[in-house]
Amino acid sequence: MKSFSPSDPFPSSYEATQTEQRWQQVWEQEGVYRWEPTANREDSYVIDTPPPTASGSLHVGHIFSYTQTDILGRFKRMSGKQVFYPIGWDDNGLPTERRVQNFFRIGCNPQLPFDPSLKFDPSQPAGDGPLKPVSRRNFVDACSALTIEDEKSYKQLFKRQGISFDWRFEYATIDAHCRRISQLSFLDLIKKKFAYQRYAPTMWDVDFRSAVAQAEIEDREIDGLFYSVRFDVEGGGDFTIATTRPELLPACIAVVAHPEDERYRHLFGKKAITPLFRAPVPIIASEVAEKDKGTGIMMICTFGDLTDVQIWSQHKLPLRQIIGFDGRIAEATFSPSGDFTSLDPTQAQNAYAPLKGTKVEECRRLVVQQLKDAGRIVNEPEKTRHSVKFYEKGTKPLEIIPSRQWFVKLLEFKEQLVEQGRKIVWHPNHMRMRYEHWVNGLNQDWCVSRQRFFGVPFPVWYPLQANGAVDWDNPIFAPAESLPVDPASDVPAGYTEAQRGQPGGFMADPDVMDTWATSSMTPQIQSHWMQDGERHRRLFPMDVRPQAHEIIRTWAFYTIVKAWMHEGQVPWHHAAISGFIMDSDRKKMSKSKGNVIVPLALIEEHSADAIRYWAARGRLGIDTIFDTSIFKIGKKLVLKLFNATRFIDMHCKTHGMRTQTFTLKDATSDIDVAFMHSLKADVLECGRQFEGYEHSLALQTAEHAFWSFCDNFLEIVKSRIDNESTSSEASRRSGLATASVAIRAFLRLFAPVLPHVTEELWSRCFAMESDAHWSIHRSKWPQAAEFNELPHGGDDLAYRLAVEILGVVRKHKAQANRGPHTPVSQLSITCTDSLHEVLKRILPELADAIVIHPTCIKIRPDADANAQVQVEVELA
RNA sequence: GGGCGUUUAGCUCAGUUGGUAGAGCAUCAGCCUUACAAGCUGAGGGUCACUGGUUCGAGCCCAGUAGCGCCCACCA
Repeated sequence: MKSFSPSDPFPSSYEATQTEQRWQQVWEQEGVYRWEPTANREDSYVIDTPPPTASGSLHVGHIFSYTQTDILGRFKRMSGKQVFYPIGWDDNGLPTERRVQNFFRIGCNPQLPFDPSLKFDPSQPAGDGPLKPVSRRNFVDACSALTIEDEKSYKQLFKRQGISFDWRFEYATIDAHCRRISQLSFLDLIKKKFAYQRYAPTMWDVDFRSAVAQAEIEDREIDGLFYSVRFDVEGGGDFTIATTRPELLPACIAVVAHPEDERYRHLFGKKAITPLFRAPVPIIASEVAEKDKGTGIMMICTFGDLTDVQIWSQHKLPLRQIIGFDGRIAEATFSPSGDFTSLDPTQAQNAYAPLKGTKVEECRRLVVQQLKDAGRIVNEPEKTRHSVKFYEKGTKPLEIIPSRQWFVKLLEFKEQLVEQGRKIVWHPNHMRMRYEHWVNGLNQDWCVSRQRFFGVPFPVWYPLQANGAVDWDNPIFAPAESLPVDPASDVPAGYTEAQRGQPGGFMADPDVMDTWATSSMTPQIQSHWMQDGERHRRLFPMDVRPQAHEIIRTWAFYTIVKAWMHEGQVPWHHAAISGFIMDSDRKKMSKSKGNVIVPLALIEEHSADAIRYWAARGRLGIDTIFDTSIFKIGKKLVLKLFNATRFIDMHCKTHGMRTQTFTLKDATSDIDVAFMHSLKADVLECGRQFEGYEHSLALQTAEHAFWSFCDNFLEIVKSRIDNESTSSEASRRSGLATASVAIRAFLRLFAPVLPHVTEELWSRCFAMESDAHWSIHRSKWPQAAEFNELPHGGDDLAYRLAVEILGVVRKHKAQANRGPHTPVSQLSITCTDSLHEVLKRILPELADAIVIHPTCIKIRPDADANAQVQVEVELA
């Protein structure tokens, strides 16, 4: 049922849970939130919704920020825009892989062929046992099976919160369409020479056994020990270096000191001899060394940090890679002249033998012991806390390991990317700083390949030469029309499946794309870029990207990169950056901190509208404290709206009218017209604030105006519309009309924030079943034009005076400790001459609210009055 | 170490271009008042973080300090 008829009784109380769920169903059945595909770009408002990661559950922070975007979308819809508001699920990536691995006890082996008979049931966890190896395609199937379950619960929660998505556009980042767009993007980057492949030292997580990008790296403070290790100098002499990573000693390729460091100047150009391994390494002067750090001279190894990479590449030093992809110490052979040079290969080999196969920590312990035994540790190790790079989802420090990876060029385009950021309006504005600082601080191109399985594969194969070697330099790219492809099961043109892995045949690119390579295409995924030019033109660039500030460096950044590289455009005109939710101790709420709150239970307890109210009070970019007392205020507001509307509706019906039949023309009395002028000002202010992405201020404006309407205007007008004996027909009609027109405006002002209660009340008072726009959410946002029937040149003066006088009387009664019903025996007003006429007209309207007989009101104009109005009250 | 933000009543927050400090919640007092007691009316409560400067005048502008939060930073 879309609306109620006047004969339907207005219930005496508001049942939030039931009402909310009923309207949620109606909205879906009636397609209230559908975008009209023929709408022109300028008539649409297009939202680039964040696809939440399908890995567990949503928390109250999601509800907070998604509700804020929903409020914005609802406002735009009521402002006459066709709102394009999609939702998708981000199911690519490591968190899903890990969960699937544990849940089904399977491990991916990309070498295996696809087994179509394997099925995965998300209600059947596999228990314990070793991981069963499966093909990539089977593994991806398992991931999909599990993420679908999360997506169902997310969907239920968003619907229950009243988020106005157009569910027809639901997608998942692993579905065929998203894979196609991601692969198209990659091919376009290749074509435009933005993407390249390179074998080079890369940040590497040894647990996940994958390369990671700069954007996914975070620094963590860890405890460490500084070891002072004595090196010899060729031809005599020695020096001491300080290191926290003695295990890299066999990988040492040089030592460096600052060119102006007097202590080491005499050593430059000579060779140092590493302890234990007796490798002669150059002593290099370089600005990268700081005199006052450690001993001022440090060792360069392949690879401890990016400085090592820099020196290694500048000075064309040999590669001594001792850490393998699995984080264990690899094979190495020391010889007088090979890559692992040693003056004493036998001693070196003996020192190295026990290290082989150990993990980094164990290796460190062993090397330290050997150094001690050799008398090479100079002092007791010194405790230190230092920051170390970690993959944000990892638990071990990152290593730098040379590997073959796909990259997207960033470093040479910093200027252009900053420029793109400046074409976007950021809310709040200072968030652009985050973006610019990130771009300016980039030190690596974007490594987009991951040695993982659940993700979008690169649409690439490599020819195998006659000797079986891979011809990396001549990749075979899949044609655009064939996408999406899985090179591990699909075959490139001109080859047969039998040639896979055979000399003279081909092999698939083994990697998948960084999850951001797909997420960065959310606008193009929805606009059907390169698939449907018409639709793309209607949606791209989008209007707004809502997102959190912590992922400006990833999601926002990469999306801007892609839009620029593909089309030279910004992806959206606005970026609306939400704040965090903090718990009462001002700690950010996050899963890892264990202080999250389950949203569905909150909705059941407080109602969706009450929680939406809380979200609406938070400003963009400002962190918000989780505070249930705010829910209660929201609940109160909902109830007040219900009661006020019921009151007005009741009186209209008593007089045989419907709220919807009134127009402003019916408001004739002075005080009503004056109130309408004040309402008009508030309505316009509220709209301006929404337009300016200030939903919390807009709510505040509406809320303040509404409570004042209830406490003052309705109190003043009450007896007039109530009491047939003391009011004229015209006066009663004016009062009813004003109240009806006002509540009709208020319901719409609150509709974006409180969609359920406003729809319920709208349907009872104002909706027309026959109207295609029967829903309040398709009604027109109150505009200045609605008030055109107000007398021109009028203002809200009479209303302000009435409220002021009423306030004085109320205060007088309260201070006399008398009840509000206490009659007033005399009211004496002294006012300036100019106010005399207007007061004479409005004061009789106030008589009932003041509880006074109209004849006991005395008004005295005083040309010399120093205040506009002076009020004296005498109680009976 | 660098950057961004923030600090206003017990709590959560407004405070436009500089002009006598605001709201809600909480507290206290008074009201069963025909829409609402999940309500209404009123009261008390602030050295606007601190220091200095500009100005006739600063919560607001400038400089500095401190607390809190977030982002970033080549790990010797």
